Amino acid sequence: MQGKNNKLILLKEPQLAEAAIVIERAFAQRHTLLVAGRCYVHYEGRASSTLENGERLLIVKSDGSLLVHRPTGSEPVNWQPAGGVFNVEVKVDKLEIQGIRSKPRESVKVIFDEVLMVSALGLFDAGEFLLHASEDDMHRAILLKPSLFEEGFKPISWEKHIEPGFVDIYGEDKDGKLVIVEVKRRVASKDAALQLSKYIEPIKAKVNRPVRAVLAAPGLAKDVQRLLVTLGLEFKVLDPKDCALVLKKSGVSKLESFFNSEK
Amino acid sequence: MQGKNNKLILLKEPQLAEAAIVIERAFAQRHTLLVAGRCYVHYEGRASSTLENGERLLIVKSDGSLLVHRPTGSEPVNWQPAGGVFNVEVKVDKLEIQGIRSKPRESVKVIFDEVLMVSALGLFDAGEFLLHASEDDMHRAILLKPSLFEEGFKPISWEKHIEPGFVDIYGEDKDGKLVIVEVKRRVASKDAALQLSKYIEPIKAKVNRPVRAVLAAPGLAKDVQRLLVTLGLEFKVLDPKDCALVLKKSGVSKLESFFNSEK
DNA sequence: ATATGCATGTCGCAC
DNA sequence: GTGCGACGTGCATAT
Repeated sequence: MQGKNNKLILLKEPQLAEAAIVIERAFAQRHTLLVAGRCYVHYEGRASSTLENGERLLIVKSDGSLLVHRPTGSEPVNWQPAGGVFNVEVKVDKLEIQGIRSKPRESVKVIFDEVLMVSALGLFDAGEFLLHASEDDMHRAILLKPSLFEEGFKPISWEKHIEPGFVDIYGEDKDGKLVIVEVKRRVASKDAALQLSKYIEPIKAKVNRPVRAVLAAPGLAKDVQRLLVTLGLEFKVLDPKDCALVLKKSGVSKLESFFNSEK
Repeated sequence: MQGKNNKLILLKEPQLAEAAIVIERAFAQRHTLLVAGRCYVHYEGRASSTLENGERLLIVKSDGSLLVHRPTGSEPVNWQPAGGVFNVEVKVDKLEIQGIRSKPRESVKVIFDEVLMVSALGLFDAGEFLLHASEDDMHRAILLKPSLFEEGFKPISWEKHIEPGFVDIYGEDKDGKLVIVEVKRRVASKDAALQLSKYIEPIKAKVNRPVRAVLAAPGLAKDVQRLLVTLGLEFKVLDPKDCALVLKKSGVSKLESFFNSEK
């Protein structure tokens, strides 16, 4: 109706018929639809399921995806990926919303007997989403491009079990010295330094040759620099963003195959 | 304040400060919170991410789970599993909602500069959710993977017509004994046992060799166990969920059976 | 409490 | 389209 109302419709405890009109229009305009109320749900498709009566939130998005959320749990209890087509129908004392999807053919029916709230939202979202490297990613990046860590570095193994735990990365430097690397995604704390230092003696005892222990992180927390000197550790700057870049360029993300081919 | 208002609060295009009050109260009362508006999002934890400004829907549930949904995609762009604690703060022209979780330590910050809608819902949901395969699916699953029913079982035919009706599954066990199987999708009732027993004599008369009659169902109703003994029947646990899984793994479309059985 | 495997997984990307 | 692997996987189950 009105140009601005278009963007945001809100009904509080509407009659079912009232709700149906707004819902219908939300589907037609491909708006994001929210319906909260008491309902039961039937799903038939890849499996089949029933959900007894209870109060939930139904979300239907503009791309035809559908979610039914219970008041607990981060996962929807019923859902449908994008591409569904929707239908709303008012029966006696019931408001039935059905989403149907092909390939695979499946259907979710949400049947309300009481609607607490209906909202139709014309959301606009062009913002870019950026996921930065995780610590795991940083491991991968070093294995993929060891120079990221140090020129001439040769990784030997990854998450190697050495008492008292696991070493992030284990390798050899250009002079043939053994190197153990502790990777941190954030500014490294004292804990990181202490953790790394615990591996030095056990490894030295085993290999009987020079061992370098290096903390690789985007930076050091307060006073850690001093602790490193005390403990005989080194520090290398390693930026998660650089790691992300390396991974992105290489397109490689499976580490397993890398190491399978190594051994 | 008022007993009934408690269950459902709705704000349309509120001021940030107004919104904050309702949000704060929703957290305190462990209500389901919906906030729609223009925001950007920062995540720090197992990885880290940023999401530029855009219009989204924020959901915070009573168990401390958090979801940020864009207008497309069935998956949330940012989220937090149950167990988070939340904080809301109004800064200059910004409404900042932060969810923090330990183990692993992570944080999601959602910063709104415009709020379209806020809703706090006291949802009550005790309905049971049941995931299941149809009885037809269970037949298919056994035919596909007979060991689901019994090790060494060899199905011969399906829905075989034998007076006085149809046997669900008809086959041979590892000792060469004839087996007739009655499949039930739910806990088997006395009726199921009686129905199955009716086939034993006609079949024995025909084949002149040992015949086993087995009820396959997720469980037995009260007193059916005793009836089985009386009638000379066996029982095998058959979980619809397992059946659904077998079908899914095999790549066999369950929809076929569903839609065929519809007509 | 951690380890293992499944999921109506969903999603992106190579073929 | 189809197949394959990753995921901030989440989640249940067994140990």
